[in-house]
Amino acid sequence: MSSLTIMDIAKEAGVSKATVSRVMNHTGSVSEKTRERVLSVIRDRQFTPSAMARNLSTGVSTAIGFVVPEIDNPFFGEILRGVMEITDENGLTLIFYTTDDDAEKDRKALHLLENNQVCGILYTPAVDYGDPAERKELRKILKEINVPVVVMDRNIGLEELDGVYFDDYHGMYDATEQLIRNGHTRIGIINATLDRVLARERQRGFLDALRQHGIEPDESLMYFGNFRATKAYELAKELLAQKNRPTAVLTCNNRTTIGFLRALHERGEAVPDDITVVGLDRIEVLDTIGYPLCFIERDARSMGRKAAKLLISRMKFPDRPRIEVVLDTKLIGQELS
Amino acid sequence: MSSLTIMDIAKEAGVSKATVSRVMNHTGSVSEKTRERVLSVIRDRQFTPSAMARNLSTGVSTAIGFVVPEIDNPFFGEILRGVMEITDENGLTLIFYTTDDDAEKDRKALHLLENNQVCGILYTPAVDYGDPAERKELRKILKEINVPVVVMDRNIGLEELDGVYFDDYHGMYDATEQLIRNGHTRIGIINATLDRVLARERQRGFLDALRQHGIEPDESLMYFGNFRATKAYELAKELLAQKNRPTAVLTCNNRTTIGFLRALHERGEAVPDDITVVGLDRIEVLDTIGYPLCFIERDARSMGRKAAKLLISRMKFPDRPRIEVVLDTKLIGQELS
DNA sequence: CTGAAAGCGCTTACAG
DNA sequence: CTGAAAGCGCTTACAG
Repeated sequence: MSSLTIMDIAKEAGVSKATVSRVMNHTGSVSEKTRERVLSVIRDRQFTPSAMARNLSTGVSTAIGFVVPEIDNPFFGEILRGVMEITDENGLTLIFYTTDDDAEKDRKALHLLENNQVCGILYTPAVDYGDPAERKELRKILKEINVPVVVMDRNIGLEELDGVYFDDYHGMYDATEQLIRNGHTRIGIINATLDRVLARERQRGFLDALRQHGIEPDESLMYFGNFRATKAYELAKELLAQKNRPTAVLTCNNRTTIGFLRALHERGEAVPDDITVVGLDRIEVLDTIGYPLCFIERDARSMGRKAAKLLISRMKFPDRPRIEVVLDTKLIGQELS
Repeated sequence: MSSLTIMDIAKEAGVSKATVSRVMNHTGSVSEKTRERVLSVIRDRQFTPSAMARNLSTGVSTAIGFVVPEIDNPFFGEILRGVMEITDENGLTLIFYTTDDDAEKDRKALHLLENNQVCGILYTPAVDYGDPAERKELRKILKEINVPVVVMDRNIGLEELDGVYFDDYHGMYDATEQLIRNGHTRIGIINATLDRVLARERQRGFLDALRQHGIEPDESLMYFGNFRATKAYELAKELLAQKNRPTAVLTCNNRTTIGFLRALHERGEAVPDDITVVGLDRIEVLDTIGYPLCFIERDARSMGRKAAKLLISRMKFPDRPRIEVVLDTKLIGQELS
């Protein structure tokens, strides 16, 4: 809202708006003398041109949208951090939305981004859009917006878009296998319901590892909820109260790990004496205090950085082939299991 | 980048741009008949007007800036969450910056916000701007930007601005007092250096409580670093290695609590048997697993909500008196100390 | 109730 | 090297 405009600068420097614009954008040619005069006026008055006017005029913007389901989850905080590292370097501005895992808000965020003329979007879908009609609708919206989109973390099968994901299948496979090696045969899982891609991938890794090692999956050890702590807590209570309960349990994100641990500790039990758990995602605090938790690590910050880079490259080369990056996960603390 | 413009809609509906604009903004009067025709075209084509053009034309924007030192800290994640709850309701858009506690980036963020013509800023200063010259410079920038600013959490003494802070003085005072009641007399503190307002306030609360209860403050029990875990970890190592070490320790944010706990656990010691600690900020995970940590709770989400509301009210009533909200803190788990 | 026109603050061919 | 003018997509007095 600075009331200075390019016109003010032009007048004061005794030139035309066009010239001022040229020196600001290092475009066209301007004599050294007038360039300096203009620059000094700009400095004196601390003039900063209106990005809005500029965008409107050029038809390109420097804002990119960032849409994630939950921001109070450190996982997405880390992603955002990584993203900012890259966007900062490139003079991009971030417009932020959080969707609370709500399809409605998801669509709304996308529309708002469109209004705001962003030049690209980093996107973690709030839901899976499993219903074909909804999927189609989403595709339509995305197409309407008509700017590069990079999908992060939740691979909901938009094969036309760049994406960066974690290798959830192998993460789960390796974790399960490690548990088996450590002698566990009754292995439980607290997963999200299988209408979610992430959940399906993880379930697949889990089951494959079991079968590979000749263990018949036992449905009574599998619990399906969502990605929230409260639900995981409920499920964990059931699981732990089972009379022939598992000796080891896998969870499916940081929240569900926490929910599980709450249920466990409420029973006066502890890890790893009473049960072994392999969490998904590092929980920094627990690490710090040496809590004996084994977990599958996913480097969210790298994901953010990678996603931002993909978006920028796509903006530069709209026709380059699609890229899908799959980041490895890492099993930490397996000696504990 | 949707290529539809108000002109396209106007043509298709057989009216002028002005009329389309009127029906979109519910302004002026339009006959029911043409209103419906226009609306139906808008719906059919999924038209969303360019926020940029709109802003440029009206001279007001619907974007507000959000500037915080670190986003991967759940404390700020929670604030952001609260903020979004309010901005969402009000159709405001958030432009996001993180400054990594770096004065340079702080200024840069402010400038970028200016370019982007935000209509208000939610701001947690990266540093204290203790140096008078720097302070003056900051004031100048803020004045230049010339939009409402609400300061969050770090009260660096910009008395001209609305702000929302926690009552750090009383939080610390109460915590210290509680420790004394529980029989502690050698109480340590891991604080940030006293050039920071937050640190000074907390130190004041700490010292006042001691003196009030006839305990002479002992400098050898006070450690000063910053708000980061690594530094706190170093200091904690020193503190714990002291031969006549404190029986209870206060930390000054979630990071420093973690740093302290790491040092403690590395020594094979634990809370509360070997030492009592009162943290600042809830650390959700620790709560969950029943870790016996006493802490001063600050409701960051409320802070975010409150700050957003203040900003909006200021935008509506530019001349209302300045408001400074001080949120209470709460001591949790004192029975553990 | 409705349209033509000017204007928001920039950029960018087009002349010169 | 430099300026006048048109245009980006909206809004808003001003006429009618």
